[in-house]
Amino acid sequence: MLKSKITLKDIARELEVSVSTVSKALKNSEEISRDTKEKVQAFARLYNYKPNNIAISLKNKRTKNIGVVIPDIVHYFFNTVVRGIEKYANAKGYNVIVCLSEESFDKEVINMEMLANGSIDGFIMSLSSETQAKKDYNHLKEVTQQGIPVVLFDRITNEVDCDKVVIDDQLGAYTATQKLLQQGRKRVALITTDDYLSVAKSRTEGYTKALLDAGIPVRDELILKLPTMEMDEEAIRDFFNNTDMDAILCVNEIFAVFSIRIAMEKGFKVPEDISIIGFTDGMLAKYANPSLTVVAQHGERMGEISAKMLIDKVEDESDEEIFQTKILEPTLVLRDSTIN
Amino acid sequence: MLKSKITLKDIARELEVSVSTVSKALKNSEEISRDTKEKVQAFARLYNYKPNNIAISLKNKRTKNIGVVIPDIVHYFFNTVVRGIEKYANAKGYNVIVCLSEESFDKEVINMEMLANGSIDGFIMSLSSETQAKKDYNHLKEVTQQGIPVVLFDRITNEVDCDKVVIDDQLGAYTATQKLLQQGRKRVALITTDDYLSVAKSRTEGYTKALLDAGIPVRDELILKLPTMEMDEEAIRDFFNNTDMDAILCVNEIFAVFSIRIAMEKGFKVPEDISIIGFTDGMLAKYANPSLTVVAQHGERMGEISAKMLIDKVEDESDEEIFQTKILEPTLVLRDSTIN
DNA sequence: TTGTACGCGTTATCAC
DNA sequence: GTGATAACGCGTACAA
Repeated sequence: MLKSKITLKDIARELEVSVSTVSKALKNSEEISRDTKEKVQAFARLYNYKPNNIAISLKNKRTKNIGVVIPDIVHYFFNTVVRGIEKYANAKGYNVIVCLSEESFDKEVINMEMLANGSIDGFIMSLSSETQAKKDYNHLKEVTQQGIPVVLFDRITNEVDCDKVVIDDQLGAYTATQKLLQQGRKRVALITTDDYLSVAKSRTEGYTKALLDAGIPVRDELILKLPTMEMDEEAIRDFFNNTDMDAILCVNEIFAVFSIRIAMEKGFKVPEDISIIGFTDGMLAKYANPSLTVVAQHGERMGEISAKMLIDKVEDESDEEIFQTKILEPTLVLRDSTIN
Repeated sequence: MLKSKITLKDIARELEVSVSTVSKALKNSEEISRDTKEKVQAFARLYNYKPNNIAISLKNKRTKNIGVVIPDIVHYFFNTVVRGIEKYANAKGYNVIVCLSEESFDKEVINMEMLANGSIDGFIMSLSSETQAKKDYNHLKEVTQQGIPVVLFDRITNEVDCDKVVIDDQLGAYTATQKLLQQGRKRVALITTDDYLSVAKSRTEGYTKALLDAGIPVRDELILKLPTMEMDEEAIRDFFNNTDMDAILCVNEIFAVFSIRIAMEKGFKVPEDISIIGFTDGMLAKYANPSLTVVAQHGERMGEISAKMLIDKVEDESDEEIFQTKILEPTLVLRDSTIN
């Protein structure tokens, strides 16, 4: 019963012609007689012949696969980026191989090595936190030196020559902080992560700049730097207990929504007594009670743009080494956790 | 500078030996002299030789790739399943190619066809709603007849012979409904989707059974059936306006969290006046205010089990056609949207 | 101990 | 108009 895939050779044998005739007939080559073409095509259709992708990949040195290596897929932001990549890539006939580094340098390296040996035509990546902390980008450099195109998004580094896509994190944080100040908030806190994460650093800069531009000194006790993007309920609770604040900017939506809860537990009214803004316009932000004002990162568009950049490079024969960095504008989405 | 990938042939030429000698030397074959082996291995290490995956795939007729076709990746449940698959698959040296059907029959078919032509060793799938509505499973049957193993999870069908993994949705709904009744709720509503979705059907059955077992008649006006899993705020609002209820069971966490909001908007206290339970133990459930009591579906374990089943089949030479269906037990996770 | 030949499935080139 | 041959990169049975 197991009618396994039929090959050119099978058709050739059955129809008593040569393999190359079959191949040509199936591509409607001019040099094959109408008669033979029809016979071959009918037979192929009947047995549902489809060329073997692997064989074609070997021949063309093109897999039509894109490797995506990201820290995780639970955070809504990465999720939407993957969706954007999928969308564009599939439309262009590419498959997407997703690998998770889980914020681990080693896993990132292993995944890349697995894929780099012919499995994919190019990489779309966002660096693991460990990689950004170590500042070791040799695995990326090797890959680019082999001529495999790479597109970095969101968590990037300037040490690797490749295309990049980011949002203007600094501007996003600046705008959000400004918004909080405009509401008359005096003690705007920041919940972020250590500076080694490129995005956290930029956001902290934006926050700082907004304060200074408004003539407000930056006070360390209003800034909580967590070691990772992982949720740490204890740390945030402690921060609340020891800090006097009337607004918070959070580096992601999870911290922000959790902050709303703690604030409410402590008897604050949101947004009357305290305003809260997060990064990432995800499910949490939309469906939290109250809903969360956020800096939208446009992950899906970021994914599409990354995919477009990569595929353009892959399909571009001329190997000109021109790399561009695309910077998207973040958008402030106003909801009920701020006074609007 | 572009030192593109080195091949066996390159090494052979450089060292003036034959390709097969190089091949054997690299696998430490006994039949090669210590001398040659060392020379070859040193050279290979120096130039960072790695065998080409595509060539090996073509030869072995094994790609070490798993195709995952799911309706979407935004819903937390599918997200966790993908994570579980990744985890197990990567540990076994497999890559995961993710394709999204976006609930479309056509996309599901196209994606499968793309992958079935040699790109993957097997499929892990959850059916699109359109597929379940049409009840057309020919694309699945074709693939299995070609000898490509398939594992279906969550949204399955009995019309295809393959391994399956599900949770006991009926039991989950039953337990949840029972919980609501035990709290003294008299008018337990259900927000679900049309019956063509296998999981929705089972959950509705569990809900119905729990009511009947408690001697409570099932009343149609307490049941809202939405056409899809897509959020429809309008419909849920209308339902609230026209229905007198003191508890709701929702088929996913989004409907549930949104119901909490509407309830609060309408002046209900949650859980004092109305209790709400959802399916899927995701971010929303955890961080909603109040947090949401849910039926946990254990997506990550489901993913791991699916991957294990598939890889076992892929690597099992004997083609015995024994298919099993694994049924996981759902767990009721109590939080603040019910009185506990 | 090393090398030759062949096959995986496809296509491009060249010969008939 | 059709077919043989080589090539993509690798591994292996067999020959030397």
